[in-house]
Amino acid sequence: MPQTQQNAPRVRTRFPPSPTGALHLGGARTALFNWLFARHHGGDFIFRLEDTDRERSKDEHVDSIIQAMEWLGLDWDEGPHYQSRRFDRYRQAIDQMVARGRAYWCHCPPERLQGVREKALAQGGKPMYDGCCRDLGPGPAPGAVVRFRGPREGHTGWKDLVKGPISFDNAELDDLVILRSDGSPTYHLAVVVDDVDMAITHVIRGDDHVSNTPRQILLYQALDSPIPQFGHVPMILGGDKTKLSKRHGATAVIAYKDMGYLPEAMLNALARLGWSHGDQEVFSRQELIDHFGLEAVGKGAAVFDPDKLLHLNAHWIQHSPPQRLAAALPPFLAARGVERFDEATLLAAIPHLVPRTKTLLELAEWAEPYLVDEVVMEPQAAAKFLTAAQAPVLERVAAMVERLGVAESAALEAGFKDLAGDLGIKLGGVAQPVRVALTGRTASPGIFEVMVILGQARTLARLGRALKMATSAG
RNA sequence: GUCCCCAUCGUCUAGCCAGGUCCAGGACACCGGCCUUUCACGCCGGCGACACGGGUUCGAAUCCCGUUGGGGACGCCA
Repeated sequence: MPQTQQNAPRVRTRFPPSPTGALHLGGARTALFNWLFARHHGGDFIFRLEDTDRERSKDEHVDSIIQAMEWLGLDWDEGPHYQSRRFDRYRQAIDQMVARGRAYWCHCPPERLQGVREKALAQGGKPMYDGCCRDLGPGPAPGAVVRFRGPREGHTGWKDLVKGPISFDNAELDDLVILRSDGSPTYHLAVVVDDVDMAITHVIRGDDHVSNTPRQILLYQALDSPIPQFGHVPMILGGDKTKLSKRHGATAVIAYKDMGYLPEAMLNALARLGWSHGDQEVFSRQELIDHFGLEAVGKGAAVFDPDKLLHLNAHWIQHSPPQRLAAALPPFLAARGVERFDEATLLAAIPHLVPRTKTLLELAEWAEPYLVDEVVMEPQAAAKFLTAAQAPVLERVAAMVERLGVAESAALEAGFKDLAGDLGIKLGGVAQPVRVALTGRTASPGIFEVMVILGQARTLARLGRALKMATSAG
């Protein structure tokens, strides 16, 4: 459903994380929105790594971010581009601005800057650079930086795609550093040059960037470059309404993969955080692409709700083909010590397990009894249901299975009811000991379903073993 | 402190732009019930919000102003 107008430039968005940590929920949502916007409009999604901070940028973070993007299925059309490889280009842009008087060298030592800020703050103003070197006109020197020469009057504004019109008084903006004393460009300069060179048409980012936007717009103008459209999406907050951080539990998206979440659930949850489409709650990847638009993004910050993610995960697990689930399960099974198992058995069991499962972790837990040779008896369950008093039940059920097999569920159920009647107990009185015998637990899918998946031989073997435990239990 | 942004159930939100059909709808969570061989799924029901104060108007969740509250930014981090 591309809606690109003939004369409008092709939509190009980008996701530019700085590799100083893992991809967290907020970053993932920003990536998602950019990706959705590009896909919806049939445009391009560019992936870029903002690693101009050589101290904090790490290769391992690059790898983990890419891993998270791939897990979510956010594929990019170009990149990853690395800012660290484009320093010459930035330097060229800076030199050009200096040559044209749009930027100037500044020799102010850090201590002086510090003092200027403190003084401004003390006087009730904003801590800004006072423009000391602005008209002094010193040239380059070791330890000097280059600052952008911003206008002191007028105002700079734009029509934000999610927030509406926003405007800043230029007097509120100080002359920001664009070249560090070590010769590297700063963030503001690098993003603008990159977005210009990469022909980005829409900058969709967290609203912690709104106050950066006027300065960047000024930079575009100084570079005589077209200004992209901006859309600032509200931030994601933790349960205590403060900026999401490690304190709020798992914030790295990739951690959710290991906790047994499906990427479609994560995508669904992230999209609904801030964006909506009427009352619809569940969206497939394609539906997200079809319906996504910045005009439907809310303006207020949102709190991430783990319960809702869990609910969505349960939904997507229930709506996944068994094969897909089986393919994702081995790591979770292995974590439980189940390395080798019969795949057909797993596939047969999954449909019965899925309604009581919210994560792949739980699915592996439910699946275990079907896949191991000898079930692990939960002590509490055995103590309650595998007693001498229940031995006759197990004995007679075994005889029944011997005679009828496991395929005749209706006949077995009738047999169970007769047995319960004979013994003067409820149906549960028969079913529970059998359940524990077959699965080692007090909770499982329907007991006749379990038997079918186990097959007659294994059902009988487990009944036999349980009978031994029961008779010797006293 | 200064500037910018925001404000509907505990949480995510619909409604707001084009005021009445909203004593505000959906979802998650929670509570109760039904179903039932266990645990779930499912179904039914319940609890629960327009931050406050002014104004405009016949009429405001919706428009305007103010207050309060919250968030963000103010780096040679991004």
